[in-house]
Amino acid sequence: MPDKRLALYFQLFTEIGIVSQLSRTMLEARMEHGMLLPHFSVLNHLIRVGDGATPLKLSRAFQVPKTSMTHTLAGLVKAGYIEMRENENDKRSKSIHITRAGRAFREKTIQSLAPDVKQLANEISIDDVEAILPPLIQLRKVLDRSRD
Amino acid sequence: MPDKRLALYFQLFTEIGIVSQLSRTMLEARMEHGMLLPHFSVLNHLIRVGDGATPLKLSRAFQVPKTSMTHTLAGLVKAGYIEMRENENDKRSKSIHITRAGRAFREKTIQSLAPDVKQLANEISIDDVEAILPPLIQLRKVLDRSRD
DNA sequence: CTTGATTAGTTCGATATCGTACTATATAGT
DNA sequence: ACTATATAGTACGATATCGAACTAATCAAG
Repeated sequence: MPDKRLALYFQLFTEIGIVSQLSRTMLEARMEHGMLLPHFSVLNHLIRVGDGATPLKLSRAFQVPKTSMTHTLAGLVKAGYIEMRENENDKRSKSIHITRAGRAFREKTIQSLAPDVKQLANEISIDDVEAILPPLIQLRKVLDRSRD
Repeated sequence: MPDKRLALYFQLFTEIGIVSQLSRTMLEARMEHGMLLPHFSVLNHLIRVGDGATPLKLSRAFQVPKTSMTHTLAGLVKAGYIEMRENENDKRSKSIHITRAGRAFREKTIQSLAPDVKQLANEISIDDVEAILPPLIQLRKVLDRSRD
């Protein structure tokens, strides 16, 4: 592969890294002290994909070590936004459930971000978003698959 | 803004976050112990944009607090990949210069990633990359500008 | 010039992240 | 059933990250 092409792939990852960092900072600025991106991501996942996931499944979904997920979940339990239940069929396993307060917190956070996104939408159209998403999702899937 | 549109923007940032994480892990797996993404990013920046940047400029370029950059630079100095020089005109300021060893390390890292990228290129074409990059760069610029 | 504000960088303390090692439970092979 | 292996989760220690406070140097207003 010519160096020039290689450099383009590198640039792609560089830009993605910076956007990731900037959007993370923007989100965290809108949340109460102590809540970080991983906390929000988990709550969001529980709503979108469904309640009752195990800690291990969550750690895989976000591509973080399970020890990190343990830590994140502990913070969410402490904040009262999730509860952990024992699995009767498999005593090793636990299931995570979002609480009423957790739903409210997620909703409030999303609403508080709406003005930022609205502002953003002036410059990055929904068409752009729809154009970027499919290849981005494929990229994520490819990277995910080759992680082994 | 309808919830559905809002959700698309959220999904965009979610996917970007996951790709960022996966690509970071992939890079760090290829580097010697102790070297992380920020170290590589700084070396890469020094080569692409030019030698002699100040720590503050670097921290802005990567959107990290300057205290984090202090830490990253200390690691690079310790590894012998950069050197810090005093600025005679402004004694508060320092300039960062990549060393021969730093160049070699960056080159070696890039080459070690070439097979991964080549594999990736089977599924994400260079055309896809070229299509995604412009809106992504614009997104980065917009977020960067609104960060204040 | 002098003083107050600003800027570049570091130090320090708190928390996040993550690898290693551990416990407890479940599964597979015999 | 018994033992080896695998799996889910946690505890712990090491390092990364980052905010607040600090030092030193520069700049700006008079």
